[in-house]
Amino acid sequence: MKQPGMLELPVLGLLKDKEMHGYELRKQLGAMLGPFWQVSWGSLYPTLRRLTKAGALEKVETETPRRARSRSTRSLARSNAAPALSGGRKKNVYRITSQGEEMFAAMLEETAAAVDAEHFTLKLAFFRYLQPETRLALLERRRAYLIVKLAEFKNNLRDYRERIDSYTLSLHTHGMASTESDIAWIEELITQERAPRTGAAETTNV
Amino acid sequence: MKQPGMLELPVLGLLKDKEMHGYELRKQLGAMLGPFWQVSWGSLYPTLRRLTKAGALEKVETETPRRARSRSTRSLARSNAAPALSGGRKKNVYRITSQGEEMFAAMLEETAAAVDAEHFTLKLAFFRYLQPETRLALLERRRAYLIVKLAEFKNNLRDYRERIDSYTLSLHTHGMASTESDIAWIEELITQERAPRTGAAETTNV
DNA sequence: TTCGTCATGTAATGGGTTACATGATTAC
DNA sequence: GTAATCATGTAACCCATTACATGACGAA
Repeated sequence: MKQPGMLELPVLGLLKDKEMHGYELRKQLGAMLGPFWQVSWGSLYPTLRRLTKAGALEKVETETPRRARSRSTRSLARSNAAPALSGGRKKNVYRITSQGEEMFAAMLEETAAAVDAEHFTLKLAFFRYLQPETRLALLERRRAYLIVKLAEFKNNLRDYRERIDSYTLSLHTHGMASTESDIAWIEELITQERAPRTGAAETTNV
Repeated sequence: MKQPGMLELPVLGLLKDKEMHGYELRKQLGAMLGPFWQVSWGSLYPTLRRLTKAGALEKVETETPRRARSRSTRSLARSNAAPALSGGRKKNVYRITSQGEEMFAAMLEETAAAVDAEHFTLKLAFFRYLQPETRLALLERRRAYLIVKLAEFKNNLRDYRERIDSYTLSLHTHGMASTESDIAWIEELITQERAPRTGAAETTNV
């Protein structure tokens, strides 16, 4: 996660499912987006604050879940609870608001830009919230983008093949292969999106 | 190019070959790094200025290359040339200094971090300036990193496979396949790096 | 008692992105 | 004559990164 404005979508998307505090959110983010996206605290917490200020999130009043076990003796002096003492630990749990839901939907649908790998990945992770046509539109935009890039790779290679060393050549060749593999993957997703007539029956015809 | 501090290396590396002005540099950058790295003016020019101020680059006195053709009549009033009038067009040509060469070498060799895709790509594009052992070290670091990431992918999938939808699953599966393909590629590079005994003779033995 | 995980933040820094602004030259 | 390319820059915004700082809890 190096690009700006990339956190809002997955934060809202995850909180849509279930209210969470920052720490847990980060874990879920990691699980959902894979090991290449590590979110730093310095970007997560400010994002939560920003979204809260914007009215997309609200803090949940943590209802003192079964008071810390009286095990340790030294916790007695704390009876005059200041705010934020709440449950055993101080946890800031966030819940998405209806305004946040709208924002999420808007960000997710906005087919405009978002053809680059990172935006696309992020949206794909929340495809279940989109309608099939929108999914197809997104997939096809991404495919078109990749096809353009592939062509640019080829032109590049055509124009410069003589002047580049073997390492750079390898870089380009592998880049092209990866792009082709990505395109094939997208096409598979497109096929799957079109194929499974939502009807339950899938017998015969083989 | 979204990460900070990513431009210095390729700028120095390209200027090592041949002095250039900003516009041309960008073209070369595009040709070398492929269609996924577009460099914006707003980052290139400030980088050139920064590197110049740091003593890594110097502006070349463009030696008024054959004075603009006298074709157009209205260019006569310009005889009292202020600085930067120089050649036909105003072009700021940059040349790398010995200090810049050192900086480049240091940045390139620094095997420390730079395991992520972007740093690695950048370094690979200038592998010809490194010694075989350093190249191998870099390649092996990158491979180790990818292997760790692959394992994390697998753990992730093991722990969450039940809870994720088909799109996210596809995302992960494709991510793993890509990572495996990257590893295979790196291993190929490692093999090539070890194999070709620099000796000229390659006869017999088949 | 100490280490690892849980948990939340703040501050500075840095530089990339976007948009804006300008003007010469070349090709159609 | 007008569009595209060449060529260089500036300024504001934005936010991710890094490093710093704190503290409770559970287990070894």
